[in-house]
Formats: sequence, C-alpha cells, structure tokens
Amino acid sequence: MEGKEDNSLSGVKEIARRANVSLGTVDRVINNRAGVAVKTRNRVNAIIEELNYQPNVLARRLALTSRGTLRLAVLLPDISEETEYWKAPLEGINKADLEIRQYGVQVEHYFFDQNVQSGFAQQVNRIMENTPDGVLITPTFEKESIVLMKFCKKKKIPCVLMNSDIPDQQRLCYIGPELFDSGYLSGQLVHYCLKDGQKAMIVNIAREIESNVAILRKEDGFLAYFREKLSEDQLVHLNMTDTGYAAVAGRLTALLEEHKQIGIIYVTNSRVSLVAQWLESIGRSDIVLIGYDYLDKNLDYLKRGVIDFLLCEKPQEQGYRGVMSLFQYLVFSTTVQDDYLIPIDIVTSANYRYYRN
Amino acid sequence: MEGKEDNSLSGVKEIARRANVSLGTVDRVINNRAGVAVKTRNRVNAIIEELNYQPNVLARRLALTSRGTLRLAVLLPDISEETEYWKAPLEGINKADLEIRQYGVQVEHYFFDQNVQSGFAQQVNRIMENTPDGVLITPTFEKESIVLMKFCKKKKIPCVLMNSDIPDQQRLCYIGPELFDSGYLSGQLVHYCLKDGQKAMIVNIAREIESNVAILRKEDGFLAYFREKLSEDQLVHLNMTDTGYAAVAGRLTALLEEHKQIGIIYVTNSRVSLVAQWLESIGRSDIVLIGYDYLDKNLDYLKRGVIDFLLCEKPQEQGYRGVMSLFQYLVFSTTVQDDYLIPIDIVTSANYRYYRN
DNA sequence: CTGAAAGCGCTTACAG
DNA sequence: CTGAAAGCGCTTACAG
Repeated sequence: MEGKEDNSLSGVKEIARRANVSLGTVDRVINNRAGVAVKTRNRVNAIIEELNYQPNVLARRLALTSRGTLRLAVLLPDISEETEYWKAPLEGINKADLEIRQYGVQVEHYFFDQNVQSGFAQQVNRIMENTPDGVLITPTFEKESIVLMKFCKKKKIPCVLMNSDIPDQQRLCYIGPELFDSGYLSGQLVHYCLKDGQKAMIVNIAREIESNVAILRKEDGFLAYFREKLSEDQLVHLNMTDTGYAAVAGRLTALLEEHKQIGIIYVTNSRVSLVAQWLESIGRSDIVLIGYDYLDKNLDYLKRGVIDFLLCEKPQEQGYRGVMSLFQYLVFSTTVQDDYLIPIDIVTSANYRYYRN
Repeated sequence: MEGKEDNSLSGVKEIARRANVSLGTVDRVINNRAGVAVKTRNRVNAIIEELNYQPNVLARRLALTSRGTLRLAVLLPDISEETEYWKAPLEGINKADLEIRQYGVQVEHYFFDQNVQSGFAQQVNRIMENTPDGVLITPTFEKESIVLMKFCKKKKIPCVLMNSDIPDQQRLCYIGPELFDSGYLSGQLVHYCLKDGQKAMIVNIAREIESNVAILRKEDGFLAYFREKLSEDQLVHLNMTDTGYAAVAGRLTALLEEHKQIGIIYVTNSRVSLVAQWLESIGRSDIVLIGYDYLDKNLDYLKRGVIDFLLCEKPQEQGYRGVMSLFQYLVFSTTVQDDYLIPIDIVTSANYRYYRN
C-alpha cells in the first residue's frame, strides 16, 4: 500500500506543482504543443505517467467553447417517395447533432438525388469549397466519392463512409453492414425454410443493377451459400431494371407459371414490398418472402405475414455512429478509429416491435 | 426576422443581465431552489422562456465536481462456471462506469450466488445500510427485491430493474427483453423449420423451474404460438431439474426413442449447450436446435452447425443502459424514464460475428 | 522557453 | 430574499 498524500490538488494543477512549472507549460506538454524545453517536457511527462493522468474532457471542452465551432459535412441521399429509407440515417445524424451541439459542433447537410450523378458531383464540390472539419458520406457514386476522399486526405480532414464501403482509400472508418454476409445469411434462412422439392428465387429490383455494389455483394453472398450447401439448380434468378409494379408483377407471374415449385423468394433490397403486393394479390402468402429494411410499408406486410423475414442494418445507428465517430476523433482525438460492422438483424412479426429505431 | 443583438453574453449571465439580478438568483430559479421572491422568479422565468435557454451540461457537471460523488449500487449474480452469462452485463456496467467516472459517479458492486437466497437478502441489506444515490438490480428473488424496491421508494432513490421485471412496484424503469415474445418468436422459428410430419420438443433445464419467472414466461409465449398456428400434438415437453449432463443426455435419449419424429428442439435458456453436446455425441446435428445466449460454449456449437439459432438479448447493453439511465436521471434529471425493451436478436452462424458485445 | 491571468458556463457557500 | 466572489479543470492569448 502506498501512502496516498493528502492531494488537495489534482489534474493539471497537481502536475504543475510537482514539476514545478506553470499550468501553461503543463498544457503545452499534454497537448503536444511546441515551445517546451526537452528537459522540462520529459519531467512533466514522467509525472503524467506516474499519476496516470487522464484529462477531464468536460473541462477541456468547456474551455474550448470560446474557440470556433467544428463543422461536420454530411452527404447523403435525400428522402423521396422512392427512398424513404434515407429518413432513418438522417434521424440518427440529427440525434447525434443534438447531443454534440452543446460541445460546439455543427452539422451541415448536403443532399443529392440518387438518380442524378451530376448532382452528387455538385455537392461534392460544395463540400470541398466549404472545407469542413470532418466529412461523413454515403458513397453512392464511386468516382466522385474518391475525388472527395482524396481531397480530405490532402487536407487531413477525417472522412467516414457509411452504408457501403470503398476500401483502399484513406478514410477514417467505414460504418455499415458486411454485405456479403447479409446475402449469405439470407441463403441460410432460405435453407431452413425450404421444404422438400421446392425451389427458391432471387430477385434484384433496381434501375442500375450492374453498378449497384450493394446488390452485387449481397447476391455474391447468397450464391456462395447456395453453392456451398444447396445447389444452383434449386435457384431461379430475376433482374428487374423496370421498377414499376406492373412490370414486376408481370414478370413474376410468368416466372411462377414456369417454376411452380418456387416456395421462397429473396429480394435483395427494400423493394421487397413490390413482391409482397403481388404475392398478396394472387393470394400466395404461403410463399416465404425475405427482403430488406425496416420501412413502414414493409412492416405492414411483415405483420400480415406476407413478408416473413426482413433483414435490417440499423440505418439510424449508422448515421448516429458516423457523426459520433467524427466527433470523437476531432474532439477527443481518440486514436485509430476502427470500422464498425453493423449487425444484420433478422426481423420477423414476432420481434419487430423491439427494433423500432 | 428579429434583429439579433450583439450578444457577447449568453447563458446565465445574459439572463442575469436582462433580469437585472445576480447569477445566484438566476441559478436558484433555474434549479427550482427556494429563496426567491415570486416576482423575481417570474421575471427570470419569462426571460428563460424567451431565450429558450438550455443549460450547458458540461459546465453544470464541472461545477458540481467539487460536490460529493454520486454512488450507484449494482446488484447482480456473480460469475461462476455455471453462470458465465453474467460476465456480459457486468462488462456493460463497467463500460458505463468508465464513461461516467469523470463526472463524479461511482459504481459499487454487490454480487450474490444465484442458488443462495439468503445471500441475496444479505446483499440487499448491505445496500440499504449504505443508502446509495441510485440502485440497479437483477431481481432474481422476488421477495427480497420488493423489500429493496420499497426502501428505495421511501428514500426516493431511483431503482432500475434489469434482465427480468417486477412490474407494479415503484421502479424507475425496466431494461430487458419481453420474455413472452422471446418464446413466441421461438415458436415462429420452429414453424419455419418444421418439415412435414415432424415434431418439436421444448426443454427446460434449471434447478427451480417452477419459480423461474424467465423460463415460465418464455414457455408461455412458445405455447401461445403453438396453439395459434400449429398444434400441441406436435410438441413434446421435457423439464430437467437435474442439470448434469448425464441426466440430461439420458432423458433425451429415451424421449427421442419414443418420439422418432422429433426434428427440432427448443431449449429455453443458455443450457442449450448440454443438448448440443448430446446431439453431437449421437451424430444427430440434423436436428434443428434453438437456444439462448451468446456464450463461448454456445457459439462453438453454433459455428459447427449443431446449434442453429441462438436468441440473444444484449446482456452488455442491458448493464450499460441500466447504469446510464440512473446516471441520466440523477445528473441531468431527465424526466420520466421509459422502460427499454431490449431487442431479441436472432443469431446464426452467418451473422454472429456482428453481435460480439 | 515559461508564467500569470482571464475565461469557458454553471454552482455554491457566505455575507448581508 | 439577494449579490459578490470563488471555484470546477482545462486552455489561451499575452507578456516576458
């Protein structure tokens, strides 16, 4: 047992007293600022070590309040009829915004239309003009995203990716699901539900399937499972670039006619509601339906038993964590930030209540 | 647009200036402390409203640092060979502890042996003697828990329940799963996996099944699903109060002999590993096995395909949130705290990686 | 290279 | 009932 001194002093003051220097010098050492004699620096550092000193983040942040605000730029798709999904990440971002506002952080939104690549490019330019202190993006268009990421790298602005990843570029971290495993998991669910003699169908519904990294990765994972544990003979493929209901319903009807043994359908994104609508209209809710995302429309079908499984990747949390990791990095200069792979939740009519937000 | 004045002042200072009172008075009003003339109080409150003033929690907490520490008592089962599970909530509690320590909060642990009711009572007494500022408990033994809860109520100490609930007592909130739905969800999974002509088995393994609220609730939910969508004829029951492997294996072997059609087994707690061990020993990993908890032992079986589904209820998060909700309540005097029903995660060999802690 | 002073926004004795 | 002063632990000009 070491005799603990009556430490009326603590923190920087105690360090200053022991090292026989002023608070200013202690501060310079702690924050690695220039202008301290090596000898002094060493002495102070030794005491810091000895005391196992941990700065009080409250006090630090309070003292910094007077200094300028930190500006975080957030780039993500706007919310449209077609992309209700993006409401969720935005909610998470706003939640984080509210929490850290009082720490002198300010979040600036940049929205783009997912179908307009030039609009994305334009927003990237605006961000670069405004040179924020941190950047959070959904890298929907790879080329322009890389432009921004390179800019950030040069300017030493931390850049966080969300929802889907572009590896091998200098980014602070990626926050989102491991999409391959998401598909693989779907394969597994299909396997559990497949009755004897049945077939499964995989359905991609999107304007640009070939350039949609997310869909391709999920499909890869799904097929990997089939090759491993089942057989591709048991699988029917469908790609729909016409995303209208009539078109989808038409093709599905034809395919079901052709492959009467289809017992399970896996839709690789949130458009699963189109398939649900169709299944319901033909009175075939016995077919197991698996799809994506905790959207009101999808939940309706889930509750009614038309959709059986929804895979969900915590969109709010992605937004929240995206902002918070920038905040942590910039304010508390936390060390290396790790990628955060979001869990892939399996949601059914029996547990969906507990996944609200 | 209102002309915004050059507010060099803000916060309490600005309020004091406008109301023509001192900081002390403003503080009294903000914190509802006595000793302010009604007229003054009203004037100050009006300005607070007008300014839409929000106190800076950083500054508040920093100022309070000098005051005494807040002491939180945490009561939960200790970690033994038999109850590795409780490591997880403890981790969450420790994580919260680390985060809020610098805000002058101190967590005190009280452990008990789940098999010794008198030990639980003893710890309850110790807590009451120490009169902490907040209490977080796992109410394993109902009677003693109620004693503690009543004590808290009288002393106005906030009390949070974790893991299982005792409703209708004055508690700040409950943090844990809705156990009925957990069983119901299991019924649903069984339904999806059940092939034609197969039967399912439900297995309870615990010393005291009849007094184990958690197990009973899950079983209720499970049976409810069967009554609703399947038939009880398709179900075989097994209660094991002898929790040793030999006994379990013996009974299971006999039952499987009797009911050869059993294709799925649902174990209502983390002892699913005993059944997994048996299934593996008799080479029947084709039987679908569903159980509970993200424990190393269970994960091993999950990865090897012996266990198919693990239902998990975020034990770390329960501990973390339990502490944090007390903290929020005591430090920021957040208003009514709501119960937080933890999601029931469905974990398989394809998504378990993302549920680590 | 170093120190003394002022300040971040709030709270608390203490004195009247 | 009210105010002036000191302090929470850290940071930042400014002066030397």
